[in-house]
Amino acid sequence: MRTRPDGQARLEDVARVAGVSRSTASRVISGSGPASAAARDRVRSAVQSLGYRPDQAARSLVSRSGFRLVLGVVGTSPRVLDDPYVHRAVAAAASAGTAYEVGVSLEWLPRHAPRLDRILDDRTVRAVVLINTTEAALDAVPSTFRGRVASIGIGARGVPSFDVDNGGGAAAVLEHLYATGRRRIAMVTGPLWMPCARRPVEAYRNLMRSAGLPVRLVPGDFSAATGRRATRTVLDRWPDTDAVFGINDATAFGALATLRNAGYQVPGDVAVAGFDDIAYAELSAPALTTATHPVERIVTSAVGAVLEQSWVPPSTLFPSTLVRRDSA
Amino acid sequence: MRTRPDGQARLEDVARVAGVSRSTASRVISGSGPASAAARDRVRSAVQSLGYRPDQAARSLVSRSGFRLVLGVVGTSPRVLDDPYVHRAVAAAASAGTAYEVGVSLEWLPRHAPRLDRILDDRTVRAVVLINTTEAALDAVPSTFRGRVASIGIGARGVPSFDVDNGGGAAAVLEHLYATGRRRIAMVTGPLWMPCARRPVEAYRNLMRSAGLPVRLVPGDFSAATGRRATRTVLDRWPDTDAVFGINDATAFGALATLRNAGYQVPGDVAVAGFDDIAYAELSAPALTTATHPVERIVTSAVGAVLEQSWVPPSTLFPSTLVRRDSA
DNA sequence: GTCACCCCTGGGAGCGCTCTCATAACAAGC
DNA sequence: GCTTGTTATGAGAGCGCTCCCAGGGGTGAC
Repeated sequence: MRTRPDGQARLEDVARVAGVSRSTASRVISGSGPASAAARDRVRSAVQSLGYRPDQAARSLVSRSGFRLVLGVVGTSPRVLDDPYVHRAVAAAASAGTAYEVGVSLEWLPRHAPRLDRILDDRTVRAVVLINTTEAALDAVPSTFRGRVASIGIGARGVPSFDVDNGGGAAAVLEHLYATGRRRIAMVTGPLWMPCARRPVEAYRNLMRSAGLPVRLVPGDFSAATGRRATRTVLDRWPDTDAVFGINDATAFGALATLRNAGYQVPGDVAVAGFDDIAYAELSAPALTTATHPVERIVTSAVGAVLEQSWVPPSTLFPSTLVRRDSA
Repeated sequence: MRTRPDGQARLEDVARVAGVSRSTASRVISGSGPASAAARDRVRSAVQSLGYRPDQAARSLVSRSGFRLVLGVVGTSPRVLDDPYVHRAVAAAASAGTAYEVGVSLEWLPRHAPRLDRILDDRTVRAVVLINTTEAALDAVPSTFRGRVASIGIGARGVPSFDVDNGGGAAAVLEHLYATGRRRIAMVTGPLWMPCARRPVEAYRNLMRSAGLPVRLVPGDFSAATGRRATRTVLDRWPDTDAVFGINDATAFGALATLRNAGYQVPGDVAVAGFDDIAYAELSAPALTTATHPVERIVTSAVGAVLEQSWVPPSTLFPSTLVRRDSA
């Protein structure tokens, strides 16, 4: 009888102590087949007394099922991982993952070559949740792996999507701006290639058109720095602007900083609103008017969908509501 | 000759195409033994043409070496993962990890039972980097695994530590407050059980003592919410306070909000300073005076140390410098 | 008693890889 | 020539687990 070289108990040790075969022990531990009550009890107490924990590598080698969840963040550079929205999502996914006993790994997927197959044909990964999903990333999902992928953002053919209703949220913010008398509303958007930037911009265009107001769009990249620069551009190009809507809160903070430096009163001269309702939104001066973004609920749903393998609707939108504070 | 059931090329396929044995192919691919130039070339081109990628599960099953890095965040609840400092660390670790071709997983380690053995005896994990390290967490590192663990925060017996010199940074901030005439300086600290809260508090005590100033300490938990509440306490207890030093920037933002709501001028009536120099620090009103915290460099060093297995000093402190803005 | 049915159990193959070891091939030293 | 050494190679074992399959033993119907 061989002893384990590293002191780790193996399945064989459990089986020996419990007085059953490896097969029976395996069945009890993974719950994958019949076992008598007596066998179950003895295996369970053997596991306890030996401190046995199955070797995940061996397990997924043979069962072809993974034990970790990869969070694939699509972006132009690994710097996307610095985004506060991604941060919230990562934290939420890590919490949700532990509930399912899977480890959560983080991976950057280059925007121009989102090599998803590379991740999915690794047997150690059970599922992938995409963030900042693009059409290219969805195309990169091999059809055989559709059931193991969920998307936070857009979805398509077999990849269920979970997202905030940012069109509705943007509309709520813009309607609030309109209702409080703003008529020359500028918007600082995100990069045009990102699908999550589209709905808010559409909402903006629609509302401006139907209200007969001028369209004042300046691109940014979700960062406070471009929020600052873009707001500078807005002021130079359309000095009579009376409201700036940032695609997210960071952008709005940048707008706040530029306006303050330029001597404008907020909200007296120019109103500012953001989107996401991050923790700092209520701490800025003035406190930021924004719309909610239930990132945690969205991520938890996506993780649950992809790990439980139950049917989920192809597309789920979570409502976003206006949070009225002082900046607008 | 058997064909691969899932279309994936295996080592055997590479060997067959290259006209060598599995052993030789393995040696070339993992670079773990001698091989003739001819054999090397043929194996490499076979890998190319088949799109072969080694199965990590099988690899670590036999070689007993892992392929992922776990970031262990010590805290009372999974909510620690929400901390912006942790976020920066996670992003940095994910970037550093990809450079070494290891996946980075995130795990919460309960403060009262940091079961590190559970993570370390999983052969799929190559190394662990601890964050918010406590003495209990260091004690939980089995001595056989010392070389596979690095700590961001405190270190001990064989676990190298990497941290910001937050004592020095705090001193720099406090000296600046003193130099600009502040004499009744309150400090909002972090939870006392967290080692990373200790050095700044010590620095505060030392400076107050040597300058003959009163000690005004109120505990917080690194969040803006407690920063607000603690500052309220400071104002109630010591109404003549003329400076508030927050243990981190979030705390300082909370202080800023409370002071603003209470009608104080910053920095006119009360100066405010933080620590970390996060992205929002320069966006607040007034822009926050703080000290730098090179999280990315620290994390990259820790990851490098633990993956390269080269000798590293038992303890490395990264300097923190004052960033003078408008709040103090 | 015989048959057909369960439910349970253990033997054994094999997942894809690395690694040890024996052998082969060839050069250099005496 | 033989020994010694060095380098390249392949055969084969086996990492720890799951899963297929054959067999054992009980139960109930006839």
